[in-house]
Amino acid sequence: MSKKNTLRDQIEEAILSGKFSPGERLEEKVLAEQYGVSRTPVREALRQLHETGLVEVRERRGTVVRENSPTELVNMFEMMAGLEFLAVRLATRHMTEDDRARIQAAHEACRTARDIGTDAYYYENEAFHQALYRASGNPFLEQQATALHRRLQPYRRLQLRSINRVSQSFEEHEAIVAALFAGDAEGAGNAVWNHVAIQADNFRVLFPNG
Amino acid sequence: MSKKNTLRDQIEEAILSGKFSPGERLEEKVLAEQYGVSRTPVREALRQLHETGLVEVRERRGTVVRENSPTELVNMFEMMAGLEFLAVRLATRHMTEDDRARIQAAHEACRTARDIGTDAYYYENEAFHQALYRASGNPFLEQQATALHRRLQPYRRLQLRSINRVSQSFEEHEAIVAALFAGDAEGAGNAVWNHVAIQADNFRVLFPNG
DNA sequence: CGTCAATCCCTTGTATGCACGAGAAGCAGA
DNA sequence: TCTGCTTCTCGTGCATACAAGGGATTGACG
Repeated sequence: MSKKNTLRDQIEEAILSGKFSPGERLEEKVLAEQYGVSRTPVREALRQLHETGLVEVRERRGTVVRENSPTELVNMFEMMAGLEFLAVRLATRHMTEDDRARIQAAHEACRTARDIGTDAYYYENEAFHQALYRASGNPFLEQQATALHRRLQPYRRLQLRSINRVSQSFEEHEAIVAALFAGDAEGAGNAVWNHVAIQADNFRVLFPNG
Repeated sequence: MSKKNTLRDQIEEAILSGKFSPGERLEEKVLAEQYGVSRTPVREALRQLHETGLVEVRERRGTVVRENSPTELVNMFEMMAGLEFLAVRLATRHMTEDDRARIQAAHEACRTARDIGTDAYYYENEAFHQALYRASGNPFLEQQATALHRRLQPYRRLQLRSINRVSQSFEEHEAIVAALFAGDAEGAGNAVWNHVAIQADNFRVLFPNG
């Protein structure tokens, strides 16, 4: 693989795992020495991280790890809810047999993971949502929704550690699946909206000053 | 302004205006000579255009102007409809007096432009939709919706030349505004959904083999 | 004559050096 | 001491040079 891609993954991992804290300056020279490459691939990696929203690049003023204010996070979760709402509405119409099977399988995997632990559950949870996006039959939507979901992933985990809502989440999944498989577009849409939007509300609770 | 940004704008303009056709290869060296700069800012500009979806960058295999198949376009319009649906639903709840005034003004500008010509109308149309996004009270959604709207702009104009739907479009705007100002989230959402989704359908008509 | 493989060329990826601008630090005047 | 200006430093933007991989071309073999 090219250096810029491995670099991107490494830096991304470092940010998500907290090695670089929000607001911290990322100097090209330092990173280059740290990873044993020149500034060129570092620059490209940072631009790619900018695309995904992890860092902020300011003209001639360097790159910093982006700090998302609680308000921004709420906004992003709100958009996430909108995308999922759209995806399941489309899915009730366009879903194939394969899509149905994938959703069912992912849902069952969540059921199993529920009793193992939160990390296991949230791993399967990602797969479940991915299956929903795919079932929309709209690859563009699928890609955008996946990107946003991934961007929000660390905050979902954060939430999780504060509020144990694994079993509640799973019940919400059940409601979504039931309505979806029954062809109830209205019900499925509302169920998934609530499932995602509640996370935005939780953030308002975690950061009341947001 | 930095060279990479001016370059980005120039290349973008060249693509949107058809100077570079879809599928055409964009060689860094050629562009660099053409615009009198080195390859470095050209590379950066191309990456930025990749973000916005205008070009496709393949590892070690060069950059080409992206060709959106009719199916992809339909998918993008579908997502656009979803975002506008969300924006309007949120707007019925969060809209401020300023938002309301901006929407009203943009709508009136559309009414005037309707009788002038299609180009004038579609210019004001952009402002109208922009006002809707803003009224959602969600800057993140506003930004994403604006980006997608801009990306679809050339195809909207293409459509326009084939099917004269200015007056129809304006009537749809009236339905949206009426429901929105009445606080009817359901009605406003449906109205805006139909307004945008009909464009996807029109594409299916224009390119029946999509 | 068609097919496969080795080679070569050209484009992209990476490294390095120079130029320019932003922000810090130092200085002068009030 | 504080404020405003000047200078200086260091990091980013850009240019150029080198490395490496992909695809075309050409030649050999079936």
